[in-house]
Amino acid sequence: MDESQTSPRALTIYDVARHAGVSIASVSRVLNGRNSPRPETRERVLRAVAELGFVPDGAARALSSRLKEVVGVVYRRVNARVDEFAISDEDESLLFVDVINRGVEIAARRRGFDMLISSVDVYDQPDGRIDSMAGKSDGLILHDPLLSLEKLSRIAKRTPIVTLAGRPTPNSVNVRADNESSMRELVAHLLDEHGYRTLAYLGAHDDSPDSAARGAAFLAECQRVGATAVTGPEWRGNYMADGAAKIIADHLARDESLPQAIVCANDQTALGVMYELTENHIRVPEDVAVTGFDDIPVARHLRPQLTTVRQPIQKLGATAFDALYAMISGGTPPEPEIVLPTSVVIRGSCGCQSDVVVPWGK
Amino acid sequence: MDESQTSPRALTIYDVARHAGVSIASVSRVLNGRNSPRPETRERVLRAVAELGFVPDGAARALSSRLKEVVGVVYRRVNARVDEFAISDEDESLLFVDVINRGVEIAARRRGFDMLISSVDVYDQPDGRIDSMAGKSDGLILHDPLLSLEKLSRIAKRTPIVTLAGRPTPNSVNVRADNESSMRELVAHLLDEHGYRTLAYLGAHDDSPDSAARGAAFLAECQRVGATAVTGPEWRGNYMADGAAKIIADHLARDESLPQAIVCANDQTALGVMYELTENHIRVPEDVAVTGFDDIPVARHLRPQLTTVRQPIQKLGATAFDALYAMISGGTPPEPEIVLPTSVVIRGSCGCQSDVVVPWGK
DNA sequence: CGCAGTACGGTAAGCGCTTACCGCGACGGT
DNA sequence: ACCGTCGCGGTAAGCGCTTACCGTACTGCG
Repeated sequence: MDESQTSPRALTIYDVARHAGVSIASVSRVLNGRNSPRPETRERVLRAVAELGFVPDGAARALSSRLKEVVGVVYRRVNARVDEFAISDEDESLLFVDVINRGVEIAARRRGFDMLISSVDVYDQPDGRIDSMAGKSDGLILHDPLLSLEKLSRIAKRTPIVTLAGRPTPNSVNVRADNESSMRELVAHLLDEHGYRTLAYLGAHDDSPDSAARGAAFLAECQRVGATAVTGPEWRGNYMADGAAKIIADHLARDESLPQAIVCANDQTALGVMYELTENHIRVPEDVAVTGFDDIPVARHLRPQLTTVRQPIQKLGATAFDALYAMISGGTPPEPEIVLPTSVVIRGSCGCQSDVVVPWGK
Repeated sequence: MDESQTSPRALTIYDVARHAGVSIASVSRVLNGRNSPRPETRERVLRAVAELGFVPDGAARALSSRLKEVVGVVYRRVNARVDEFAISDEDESLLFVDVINRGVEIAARRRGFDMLISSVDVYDQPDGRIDSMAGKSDGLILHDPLLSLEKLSRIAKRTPIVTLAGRPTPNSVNVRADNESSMRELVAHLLDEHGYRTLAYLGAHDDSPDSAARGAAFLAECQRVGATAVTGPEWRGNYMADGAAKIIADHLARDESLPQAIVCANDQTALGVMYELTENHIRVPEDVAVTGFDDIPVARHLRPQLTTVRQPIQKLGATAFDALYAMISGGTPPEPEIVLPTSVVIRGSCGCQSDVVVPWGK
């Protein structure tokens, strides 16, 4: 065996103590910056640590201090075909979730936390994963309605949990964006500025509170002016481009007439809709207007640029972490539900002539 | 205080043992599926676990079994302005790294590992982060040349490390895609099929082995036919769209003539180039041909669609994990460097008329 | 009917840290 | 010059698991 191979036996605090000629308590104190050891002692320990290249074991530290400094994040994944060479287009859906996660991570780092992340296949039972993650972290952030409310509630009794775009339970906090007001504003724009009178809402599965809330706001606004609001089970995508494209294709195949505007539950959905319409030589926005929700980066690179609702995506993640951290450190518990503001972004796909130049970079 | 609040005190294996009327050893044995306890005992333990909602503590388990079942992943992050509402366009760069990470995660899960992930700001010293991650995981996957070779080499002595697009060291393994052959093939296509004779290579920083290898292949191929190869310090992007756009803008500002084809170090770069050219009413590919590298999903949604080199992005991640796992579990050590095959993808941006319809979904 | 063999499951010893507790030497006040 | 005080730093007790080791109660065989 090669002597230069990795760790014959990992270093411990005892090795460092011996090397520095002090006790393990002193090493620990220096490493944790508490109880001010004398500068000279400090110095010797630091030197020993550097010479040996010692890194304290996180598991032991966590066990002893009852804090892992790890936040677990669980989200749904769409496809897992790692062995295939090609990447499905649906990987675009990485964006939304990943921007949130980035927000989590950045906020976590401020507190010295790292992020343990795990995706769950759509058809998998997430329970096992969630338990495993709970055991390895100080608290969990759950995207989407991954769990039924009872299960959530049960697990939340033992582990701090923050959900994203879910619902609060007695023991868990929910963080979401304000769906209602911006959706109403957006639909009002379609109704009042453009005068559309037949509109459809292309939502997602029913157990998505976000989609439901957006749909409700859409309906309410249509009713306000007596416009025809098309919706229902055949107008259910899955938040993804392919599902949306398929719905439009099916609709066209049935030879039904299209509404004047299609309001989508998110940008991915809008992407799929615009794609399929264009394929069928139906012009956006001249023939049919399309709007999204989220304002993912790609939204402004489409032609026409997508009119949508901007969510503070990264901030959603950061807020979720901050709430979780408050629960973990046992300070003042956060509100059961935190709602972040959104804003309507008018671009070209609703019929406005406002396609502007978007420079790369700032 | 509300009694239903989270864990008054976390459950331990002792609680479960008492509840089930067995010893902690039996609980542990059932939970780990070894040493076949009697079905009846097994049953009782399982019931107690379910009733209590017990989840074993990962830190204690890791400390005891000397295996955390966690893989650490460290990569560079571009911008961290979480407090700002807007998302920089550069967040598109999420894609490449995140697809790799997804590959890591999926491969990790097969072995019961979770993924601890941490980004490092471009201007931050990654050492501290890396040590911290090393302490919390069984091994590390490092994107990019995050560390100098000496540092890498030093750290790799104590922790299993796999780098991506870096270089192998005596103690660490490197995983990368085959830059040379596909780049040569791509440039040959530009040279031989399209007859271009002035081409530029828009690379990245010099410490990127990938960029260097691609540049070298580009040069070699140009020399083969005696074409003019433009390159040099003013043709250095940062793998990102904004840097690339700026370089083109500067070039144009100096009123210098453009080459017939711009070969980019990656797709992001090509994105920026195409954007800036279009802004200046320079047509792609009629006036200048552009090619990328990576084949990120968005590449085929540009107009014209991007001619590029496809890397098995997700598989790079999966391969990196598999190599790391081999190191961790001490089986046969993997090769010091693993090179995955790439392939040229001809689309419209090189001047070919091959823009095809790309349906959403499979 | 007695004893070796077997299998189940309990006891206890760590894993590598943090930290409460305490001993010891130096210092200053009287 | 003596003793109380204080600050530094060492000793040891866990943190919640896994698992080696061993006792016990059964089985089957002579």
